[in-house]
Amino acid sequence: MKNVKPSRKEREYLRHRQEILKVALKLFSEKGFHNVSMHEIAEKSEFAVGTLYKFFSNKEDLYRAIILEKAKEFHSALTGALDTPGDELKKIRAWLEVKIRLFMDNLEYVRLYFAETHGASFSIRAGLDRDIQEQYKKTLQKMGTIFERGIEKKLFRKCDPYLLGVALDGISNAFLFEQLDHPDKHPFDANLILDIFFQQVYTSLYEKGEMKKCNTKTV
Amino acid sequence: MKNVKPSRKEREYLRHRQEILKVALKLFSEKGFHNVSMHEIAEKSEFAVGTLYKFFSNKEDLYRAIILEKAKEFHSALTGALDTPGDELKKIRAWLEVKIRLFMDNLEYVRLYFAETHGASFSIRAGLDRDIQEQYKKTLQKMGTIFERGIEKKLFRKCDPYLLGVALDGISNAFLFEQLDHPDKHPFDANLILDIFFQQVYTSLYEKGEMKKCNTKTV
DNA sequence: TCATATGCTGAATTTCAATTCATATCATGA
DNA sequence: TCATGATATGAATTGAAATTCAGCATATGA
Repeated sequence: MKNVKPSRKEREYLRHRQEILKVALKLFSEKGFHNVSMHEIAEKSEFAVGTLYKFFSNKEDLYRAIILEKAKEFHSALTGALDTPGDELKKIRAWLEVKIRLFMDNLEYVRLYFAETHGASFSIRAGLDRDIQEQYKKTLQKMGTIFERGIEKKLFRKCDPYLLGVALDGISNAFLFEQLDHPDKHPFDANLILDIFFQQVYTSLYEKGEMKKCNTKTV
Repeated sequence: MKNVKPSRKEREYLRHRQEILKVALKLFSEKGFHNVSMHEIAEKSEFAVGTLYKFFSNKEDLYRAIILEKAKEFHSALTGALDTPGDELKKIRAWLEVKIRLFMDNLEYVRLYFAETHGASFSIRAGLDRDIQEQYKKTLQKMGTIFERGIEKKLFRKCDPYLLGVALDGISNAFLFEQLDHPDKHPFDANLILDIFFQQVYTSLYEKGEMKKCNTKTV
């Protein structure tokens, strides 16, 4: 499993491959899978159409490579962050900081990713989404266990820990999309999100008994 | 602007149109725009291909009709809910209840909607998203004004009101997607979401001064 | 009943993009 | 320098799907 032969040929091959992936990612994220032709990718990446087929057996394979390679990268960075030493809040904060950086550094990819996971995308047919959804779910579950421990330690109040993960993930997505649509307005960081998520928004009604207690089912 | 002539012909025409839209929505949401052919829509809706072109000038026009008509319906229902009489919490609760019902009753549409707004979809070219994003933004802004008033009245604690809307919207989307992917696990309702959003998740660190104060910029 | 208008049909046409493959180009080492 | 294998090229092929339109069916009303 070592990188035994990074021969010049090999490195060149990989550089070319990366170049194609980069150009294709940009185009796909701008126009969607079906509105980008192999000719366009060829032109923009300065290779001939035939050459693309030396690297990827067909258009879908190319697309699949883009999605899967980055999805793995995202997944391992995010679960890795959850292993940050320290208390549960530290771990959650680390996760969020990594997520924000990943998103900001990969805006093009994020568009594609959400098209795949939330949208009605072509790959429903290709069954690509299975793996991605699986990875995503694993991260959420790991977050769930962290919230769970935090609750045991009375660091967080009692609440279904998996759903807390879902909620925090949802808030951060919303902020990141907001950023994506209006890059200048509403700059934000991990603190702002954690702040809204962890502190009470509401001031007085709870004491008056107008709100129900949080659901405490666990995963 | 009245519905002056709902003649039999007219009604028949509209029924046919609706039938086509319904079938097309189902297909598009299952397979995505480019993986559904006009022939398939014709077959499933029991019309001839040529007939589809009597109702819609081309495939994109048909798609556009689906998205825009329902988007308007959603938008007016959601902003309408914000006019519910009562205090700010009531209004927000009404909005959330309407949103949940709309989502649950229109799962197929929701997939398409998110493909359009968050994903890399074909319509980026068609410029369809402008209108939709505009409507979406207006609803968020209206929520913002409600949070603002709630903050003035000391009902909610101080925090950028627009971002509170973004956050609540994000949480509810996350829960709804969770539901969409795992219909049986984690059933939820407006109470659960409001509960997580409005009450403090975190128990003790804030008092120890480990969290920053919430950003108070306003829109 | 028939003439006319209105709407429906689907085979034929047209368009467009994925994929192939015979040929050209390049790199290596004898 | 030249032979040979490896790699890149892009014109030509192929297939799939959007769109058209000449003719058919049905409803209306004289």
